[in-house]
Amino acid sequence: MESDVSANSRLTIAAHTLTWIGLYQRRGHEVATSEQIATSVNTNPVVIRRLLAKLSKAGLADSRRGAGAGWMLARDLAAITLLDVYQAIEPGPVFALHRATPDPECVVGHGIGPAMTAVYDDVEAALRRELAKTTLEDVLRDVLKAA
Amino acid sequence: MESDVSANSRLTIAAHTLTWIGLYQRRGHEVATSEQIATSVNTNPVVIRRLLAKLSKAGLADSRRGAGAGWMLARDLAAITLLDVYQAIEPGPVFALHRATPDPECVVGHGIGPAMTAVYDDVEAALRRELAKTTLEDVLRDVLKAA
DNA sequence: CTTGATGTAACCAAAATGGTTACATCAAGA
DNA sequence: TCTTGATGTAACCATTTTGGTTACATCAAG
Repeated sequence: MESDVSANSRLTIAAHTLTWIGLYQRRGHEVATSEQIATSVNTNPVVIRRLLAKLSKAGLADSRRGAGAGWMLARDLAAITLLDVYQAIEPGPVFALHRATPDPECVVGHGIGPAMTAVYDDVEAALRRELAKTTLEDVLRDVLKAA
Repeated sequence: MESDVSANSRLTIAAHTLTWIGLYQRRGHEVATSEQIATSVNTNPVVIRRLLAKLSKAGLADSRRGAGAGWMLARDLAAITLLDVYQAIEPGPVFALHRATPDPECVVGHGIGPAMTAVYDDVEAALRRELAKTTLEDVLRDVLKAA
């Protein structure tokens, strides 16, 4: 509820979450709780746990239950790229084709789908290539630099 | 209502629309109506007119009113890239920052915004670079090839 | 057992996306 | 001048996505 923008903030929150855990662990703590993270992110703990559930399935984070429970990184910050995070949490592509099938009798209606799919594949590839360039270690460095 | 995907179809519909007009004009017609285009796209004419209104403001299409009204391209298909179309119709960036301001007392909460903004700027740039590679002439060629 | 956290379902509010109806406006041509 | 067929746009609605919230079963250390 900030600007006139659409877009989702999941990648931002997920990067924030993992970076927070990484820094917390470097400061000597074993695990971080969803409550602590939620405070930093300024949202509800359940939102964090939902995200971490996906990050966990993707092999980026691990949880510990029982007493002294919480979350830890499954890999070092330097070994996690934003592409890893993106793939763990984003369900679909950026652009979609028609929601209703276009007229197959029309030349354009018939051929536009495959044509745009080819373009979108290239766009997604470029997007992934770009996200792969940045690790969470890079993000943390930027974060600390800004402090 | 097709798959489990999010994403919007505006770029697809806009490209479809302009390509359709271009082909129609090459076949000797002066203008195309939103009704004809809507039939090919399989949607409501108003959806097409709304899109064309934006494309018109961006200098990609022009309309004629009164009797014999309709739409025409403002530039040749070869002079319109998908980036032009994208910029004409997409309001915001692909990724968003936090919807609520993160904790400014926290190092991560404080520095994550600028850090992610830098990344997102690069991602958007890559996306634009990729979209700029394809003209509507290219799209039409692919469309006709598939026929 | 007690305790404090995870894991997840369920529900809700707000926003985005498209579809639909309605109608004022325009300009060519009869 | 009037008829006509299309644009331009507001208004409303249904569906989906996105996040926030409550609730509660489950787990494991001490």
